[in-house]
Amino acid sequence: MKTAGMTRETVTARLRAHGIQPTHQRIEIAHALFSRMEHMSADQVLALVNERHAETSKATVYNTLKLFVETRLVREVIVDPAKVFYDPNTTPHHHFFDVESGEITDIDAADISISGLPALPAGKVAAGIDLIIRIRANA
Amino acid sequence: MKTAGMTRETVTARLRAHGIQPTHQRIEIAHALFSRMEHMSADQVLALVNERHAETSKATVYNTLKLFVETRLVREVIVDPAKVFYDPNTTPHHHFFDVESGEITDIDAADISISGLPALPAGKVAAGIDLIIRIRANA
DNA sequence: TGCCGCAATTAGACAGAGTCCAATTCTTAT
DNA sequence: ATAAGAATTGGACTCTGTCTAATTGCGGCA
Repeated sequence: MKTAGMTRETVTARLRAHGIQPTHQRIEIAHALFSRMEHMSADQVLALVNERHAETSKATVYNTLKLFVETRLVREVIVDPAKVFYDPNTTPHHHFFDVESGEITDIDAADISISGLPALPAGKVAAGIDLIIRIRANA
Repeated sequence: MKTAGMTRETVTARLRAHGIQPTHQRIEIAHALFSRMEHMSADQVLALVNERHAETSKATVYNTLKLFVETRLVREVIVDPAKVFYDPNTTPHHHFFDVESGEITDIDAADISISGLPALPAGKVAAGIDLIIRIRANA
């Protein structure tokens, strides 16, 4: 995942590759995420895309993030009871979550193995496996 | 964890054992959780304790659940982006979460082993390890 | 028992995240 | 250029959870 050369053109191609009509707003939202490669809340995305001049509404940010999640362009991260974070990193990985600062850090899933999982309930398939290590300052 | 004989007296003793002043409202809230041994949202707790006659306010339910979490009488379960669930089972375990129905099911942690975890960031301690298997209907 | 002081509870206002809707504006294909 | 469908929008709305200031209740003690 090269993040430095993440131009608007690269982002546009990526949207197309996921079958997403690349509109102005979607390009800006994707660019905000992929040029930084950081976990961001909807609010942070909204603030970022409107930094220079307002051009994207709250509704569109929410619509678009939902679309991105559905098309697996980004991943939802549910660790903070107050809000959802969006993660431009879609490779298998887990998270540290600092319960005091709210900071989220990636843990590569390649290094980790989880064994002894029970069978899924009948008729169900796994939609995702989330491992969250909640951490706080050693006091 | 015997759940059948979970009388208000048993619950009261349990509150005392955790250093919690057993008031009316706290007993009712704890009873709602421990007599059912189910994951419940604050809203569900509020509805349950006021089923017969209203006697507990929303503020008290939130205050009390927070207190219970701090004293480790119950556990918070953060899997649903919309709300927090409270889990009367404090033994080490993980969760299935049905993303379609919202249903939460326990997975005993005794059977599971997780290896390859990286070192915690310097100066941090683990406050909890949550493993969530998100499932949905096989279609 | 009666009183004091602190702990607990409360109603209701408030805050923040996220959804919804009907109206408008873009895009794209023709 | 135009029509049809897709995308965007402001703003009202819902829901979860927090806060505050006032009230109520309770335990300890004389």
